[in-house]
Amino acid sequence: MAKSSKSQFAILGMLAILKKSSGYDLKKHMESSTQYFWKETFSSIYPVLEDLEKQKLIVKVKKPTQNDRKRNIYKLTPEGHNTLKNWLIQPPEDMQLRNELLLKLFFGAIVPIEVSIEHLKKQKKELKNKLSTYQKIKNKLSENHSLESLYSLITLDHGIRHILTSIEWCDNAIKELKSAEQQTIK
Amino acid sequence: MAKSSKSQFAILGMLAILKKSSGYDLKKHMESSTQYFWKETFSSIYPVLEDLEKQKLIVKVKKPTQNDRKRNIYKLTPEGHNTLKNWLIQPPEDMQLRNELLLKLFFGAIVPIEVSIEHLKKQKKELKNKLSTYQKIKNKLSENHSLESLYSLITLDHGIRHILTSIEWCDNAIKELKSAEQQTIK
DNA sequence: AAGATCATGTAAATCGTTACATGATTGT
DNA sequence: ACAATCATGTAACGATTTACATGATCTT
Repeated sequence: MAKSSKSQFAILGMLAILKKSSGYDLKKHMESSTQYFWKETFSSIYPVLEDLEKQKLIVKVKKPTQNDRKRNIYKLTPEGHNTLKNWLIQPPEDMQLRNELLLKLFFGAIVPIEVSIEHLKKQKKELKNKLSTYQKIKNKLSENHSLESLYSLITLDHGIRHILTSIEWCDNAIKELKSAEQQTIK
Repeated sequence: MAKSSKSQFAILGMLAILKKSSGYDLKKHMESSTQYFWKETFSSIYPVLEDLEKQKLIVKVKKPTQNDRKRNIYKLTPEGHNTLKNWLIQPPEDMQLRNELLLKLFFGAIVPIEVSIEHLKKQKKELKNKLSTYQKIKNKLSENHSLESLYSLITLDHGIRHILTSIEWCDNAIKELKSAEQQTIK
């Protein structure tokens, strides 16, 4: 029934950073921070929280104020902290990735060149939008000088650098394809 | 029973490029071409091939020579070609990615800074190995001047650019963390 | 009063990976 | 003969996404 492995640690980690949180807030927080490299859905969060509680890695916090919404707020137990730390020191695994754009480009010779060019243009537009979002987040984060925000900045910087690289790659790929197109017409 | 969606098209596409192939060769081919952004296992390939055959998108090829190994060789049917083309012209979806290294770095403040630095150093080493492999493949591919190899080069170029960017990011992140380490010691 | 969003969950479908299983063929 | 690798598959498991379901609370 319960979910396991990676999702567990993501949720445990977020909970460690937020000190205490509900499943709902956990998700909202991930959306504005780890979304780019890690996301969870409610359908995984709630069962995982239940499971973590059963494992005594987290506990429900008694609400100090009574006029709070009916929601479950959790925090890590000392065992939860240890479990998280043990996971953090293990070398991360490279996770398999699938990139549909690249797959379609790889098969590009089967369809007209314009199809691939269009895919690339669309991708570039989306990347530019993402870039400006990330830049804004970076500006806000840069004001903060805690160690925690340094780690946020490092992961964000990964995103920005890769987006910039992707945009350059798109431009170059479009250029190459257009020149190939010219040659086949002649 | 059968596998579906993305895997189907990946296999259909590879089959289109190879003209005809066995499941085994399909896999070997992907290992030396699409591995970086798309891989399939035998456990998905064989059921998908069976399923594609049932859908009449591919057919078994009668072997011309008798001294061939006992293996099933498939090729696309006209319907298979159409199905593939229809998929290729649809805008690719951005697929969700999970990056465990980034997740662990994001939670970096929970463990000593050296832990994160070690993760980054290990990552950098792996990236350098990958880079030299990709460079070699690129050199070989560059000799060929077909349209098909242009598409291969474009996807490979994506890989190379992103690896270079990742290495730079690793270096920078390590630098930032070391400087933060100095400051916390003082 | 209505609509947005807060808040938590279940069930089913999908999907992919790992382990298991088997046997033929080729090269040394 | 033996090892490598060719070649095809099944079964079980693990994990995630989508759809479904419900109701409270806040805002206008």
